[in-house]
Amino acid sequence: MKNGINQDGVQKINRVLIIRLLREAGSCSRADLARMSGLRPATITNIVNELKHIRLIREEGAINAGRGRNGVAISLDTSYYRVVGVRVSRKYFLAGLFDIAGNELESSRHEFAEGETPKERFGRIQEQIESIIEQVKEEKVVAIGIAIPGPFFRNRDSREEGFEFQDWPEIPIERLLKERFGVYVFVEHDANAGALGSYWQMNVGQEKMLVYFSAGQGIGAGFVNGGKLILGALGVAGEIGHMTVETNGILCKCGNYGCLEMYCSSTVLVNRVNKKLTKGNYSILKEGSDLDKIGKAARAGDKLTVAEYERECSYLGVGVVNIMNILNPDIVVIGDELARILPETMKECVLKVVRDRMNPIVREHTDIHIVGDEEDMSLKGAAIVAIEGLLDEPIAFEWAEEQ
Amino acid sequence: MKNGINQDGVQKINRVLIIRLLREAGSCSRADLARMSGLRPATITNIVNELKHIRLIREEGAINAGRGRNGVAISLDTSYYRVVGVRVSRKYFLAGLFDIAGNELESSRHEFAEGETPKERFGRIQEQIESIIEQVKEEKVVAIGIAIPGPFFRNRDSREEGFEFQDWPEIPIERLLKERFGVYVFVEHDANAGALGSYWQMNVGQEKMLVYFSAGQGIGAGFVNGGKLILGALGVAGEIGHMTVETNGILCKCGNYGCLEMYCSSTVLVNRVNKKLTKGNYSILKEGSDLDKIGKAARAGDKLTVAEYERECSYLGVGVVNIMNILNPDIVVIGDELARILPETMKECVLKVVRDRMNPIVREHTDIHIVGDEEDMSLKGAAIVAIEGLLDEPIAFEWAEEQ
DNA sequence: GAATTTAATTAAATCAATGAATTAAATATA
DNA sequence: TATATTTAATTCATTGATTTAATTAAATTC
Repeated sequence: MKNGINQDGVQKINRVLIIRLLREAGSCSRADLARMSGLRPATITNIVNELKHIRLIREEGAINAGRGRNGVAISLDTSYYRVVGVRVSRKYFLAGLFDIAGNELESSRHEFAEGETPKERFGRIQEQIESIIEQVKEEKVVAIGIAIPGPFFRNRDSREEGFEFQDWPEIPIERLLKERFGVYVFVEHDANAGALGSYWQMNVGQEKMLVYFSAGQGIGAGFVNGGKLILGALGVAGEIGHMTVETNGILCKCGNYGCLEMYCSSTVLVNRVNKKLTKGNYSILKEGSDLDKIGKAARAGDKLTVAEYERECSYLGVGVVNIMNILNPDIVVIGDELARILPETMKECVLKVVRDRMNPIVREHTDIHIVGDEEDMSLKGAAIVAIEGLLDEPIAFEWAEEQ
Repeated sequence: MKNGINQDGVQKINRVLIIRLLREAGSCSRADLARMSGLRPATITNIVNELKHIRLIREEGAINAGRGRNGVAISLDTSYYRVVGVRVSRKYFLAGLFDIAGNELESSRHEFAEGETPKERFGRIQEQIESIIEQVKEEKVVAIGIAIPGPFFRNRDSREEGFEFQDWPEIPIERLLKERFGVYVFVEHDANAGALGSYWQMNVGQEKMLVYFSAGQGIGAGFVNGGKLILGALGVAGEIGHMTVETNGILCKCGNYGCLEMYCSSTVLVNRVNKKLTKGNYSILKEGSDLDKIGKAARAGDKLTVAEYERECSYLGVGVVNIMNILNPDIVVIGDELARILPETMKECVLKVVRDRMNPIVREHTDIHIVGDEEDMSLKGAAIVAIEGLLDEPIAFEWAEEQ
């Protein structure tokens, strides 16, 4: 267990608390921090001085609260520390540079070729990380966060090894990157990363429960409760793609019947649309269309495509209703490539199912958001995983000593 | 937020940690506590002396660890503090007296009459609590825990009011009991109570995730993660009875289609068996049989009844598979009246579905238990809710001062 | 029976947060 | 404009829970 707390522990907990409060509040005075944390102003003075000294936070401007002396605005110092975020998908990867507040400073997308081996793919990811780190001059890269597709199994005792990335089980990503770049490395399931990413993005407080749906080639979910991810026994919590929505439904490759993923995913959309095309239905699309073309057709109002898309979104709605019944989240966020096709349509379809099928009291206390823009929550989340990882590690406040 | 920690906070956290460690370990030496907590032996000496003084823990016997001086065995002192646990069901209530380790010292069952109003029912519950408290002499009753059927909505800011118990929404249980008996009162959803009850029963560590299925007149679940219940936005997490298992299935009174509860619950079992009987199928049962008779018939091997029971257990298995996919628990516990009918049969049916439908890696890392004996997890859980509630409250260590 | 090992306690030392007093800077008021 | 009031932030001595180091106690080993 080793959960006992002594003075060092107190110091660390309070400093991390101040950082989290600043992340949430954006910018506030020392007096605000004292009120929010319950700590005394004298303590806040000390903590702020230290965190300022190691360049984690900075003063900028003043806060006028009406009467009395103005407070000095404190916020996270986004000018010094950097983390690299990488999102690995089955067909491409994204890599970007982020500041300590989780803001994306730059990012790029790189397609995988059909024939590339896992080792070659991992090699290209490393080169891209290298090139990002080389560009950074005055600033300091302190960690790398990687979001990979699930399911992957985490060895929770030793985070060094023991996870299994479906397509390249033999590569110990964490260890190799740590050795090569000499910084902390954190690996996370892509939906979990997306959950943490939206949790930061939406400025959500610790008391809120957030569920993120990653609607892409498969359907995954991540759960943030009490500011932490719910990981489960092997770290594979959130495999909602294999939730049964039709007990006697289609056989899934997982062995189960009627899995959500059989009715809703970008893969299913591509397959079903193409199948309809071969049957000679009218559409602006030709047979053999990929997701990109199907997305364009949907946005152009192609009836066949939109109908299929709506069907999938309704099934996704069933998944959302199930999760709302099971976990009663405050916030539901749906993102990834399926959401980006027609976010407004997805919202309508999901909300209709929720209205039809969900207890009204619970329904009205749940915010449902679709992330339709180009922002990739799992990429942002990869960076957040790294930042949160640093805050959780006992080493968090030795950053300064490394200089 | 007010999450900042000072010396008082440290003291409280460490003392609660020691109590929890003793709950888990059962009995161990001061040196063991030091190792488990990460605190120094000198600190443990201080903490143990204090907790002993307020009669929360006691010394009994010695621990021989091989070489060297023997340690003194420390364990929770079960001889002084008492909590009352009450489980309210729709047709009856259970009330019992428990020690601080969650052991049941006595309990009794009381049926509700058909025509009784909520007020009358609540009156009888209060009388029973009164009679339990009156019997207690030297010992000290410090809290009452109540498990009530869900869904009930918790006002998480003020725990005084604002919850809604389906059958008697107008009764502020917590406030009334607190006023009448002058002790702390904690109200919880019955499946959540069952979850905490099994979590203590199974001596599970904080790092394990446990899911409890309450398979009774409805299907509910409770989730324990990191030693705490997952409550959700309104405290109604765990309403898995309304999880869709057939997207185009039977219409449920909740407005949703194909809810698990439409295929599996003691109510459904009674209805379906009786319906088959009216159609003249062979059975040792007569039309209009209640759950008690159906249970006996099932245990006597009545084919029709067993077949229906197995069908329901298989649907329950689908629910279990969904929860395993969604939350990846370490431990699944299934209890309540449906489980008590034929626990072995239920286990076989559920395990078969899990084998057929679940990813083998996840499956093999999940323990599935059926609570078939007479013990009621929600009753035990009601007591645990009270004990955990005391540990969470800032007042935990003022118990001694009340003397 | 002495050496070794482990358990538990004692008393001085540590140091993070606190309390009280002080300084600083804004608005309100006369 | 001068003064009072209010709020923000800092300084420094104090507090007190945990720790460190030394000591006592009681078991096993050889």
